[in-house]
Amino acid sequence: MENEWSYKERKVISIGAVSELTGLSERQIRYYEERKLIFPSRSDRGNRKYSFSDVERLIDIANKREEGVRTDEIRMEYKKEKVKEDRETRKKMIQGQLNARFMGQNNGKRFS
Amino acid sequence: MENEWSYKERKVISIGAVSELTGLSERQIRYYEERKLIFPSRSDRGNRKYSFSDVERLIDIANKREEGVRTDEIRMEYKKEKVKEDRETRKKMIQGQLNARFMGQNNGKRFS
DNA sequence: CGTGTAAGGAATTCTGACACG
DNA sequence: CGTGTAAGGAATTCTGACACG
Repeated sequence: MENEWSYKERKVISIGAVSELTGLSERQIRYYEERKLIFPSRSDRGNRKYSFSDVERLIDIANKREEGVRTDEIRMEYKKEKVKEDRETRKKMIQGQLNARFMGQNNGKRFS
Repeated sequence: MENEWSYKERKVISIGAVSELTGLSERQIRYYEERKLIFPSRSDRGNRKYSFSDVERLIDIANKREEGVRTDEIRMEYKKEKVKEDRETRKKMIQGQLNARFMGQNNGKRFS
């Protein structure tokens, strides 16, 4: 499970390959980065590196652009999604801590 | 599930990135291809493209080489593994067909 | 705003070969 | 056998800019 995740998030794809995968021009891909829609990492020499996750986002961006959505609107949408995700992540982390505490009690491992 | 598969098998990583990922020199990576241990695909222009799966195999190769195993021995090992896998795949396919036939009967959808 | 293009340079990749062993 | 290296060329990628709209 951890493993599948790394394949999807690992930034190893060059812009040329991303261009083929998405059908977008390199110019477009770089521009979406300039507009803060996508965040590739850089290799030692400075070449952009993308993940499969980035590729999927670019395809999503392409679809929205076709519908006439502006880049700043797309950015807003992603921002909202991120806020929502973060809220859920926090929720789960708190649940995790509570669970850990109860399990501790069941095991009679409380300190005080 | 299909999806996770494609991330792992999709050949999109350039030799430079593979070199960083595996710690092997490009020379070594190309040589292992020459010895039929690894099978990258090629981009339009002829650049080698590797999958995460290929990267894992290269790491495995590197480990074996460190143990002093020769490339032709490594090739043999992979060949044996492949034969075994193919046998199991065939087995599963036959099972699948049988299951499909029985389900057909249960649905009363036989022709003759 | 979003995208194309020409520009010049730097890094990438490719192949075939020589080297050592 | 396995790997390093120098060689020369072709394709890749990068940035900043001008263009159109």
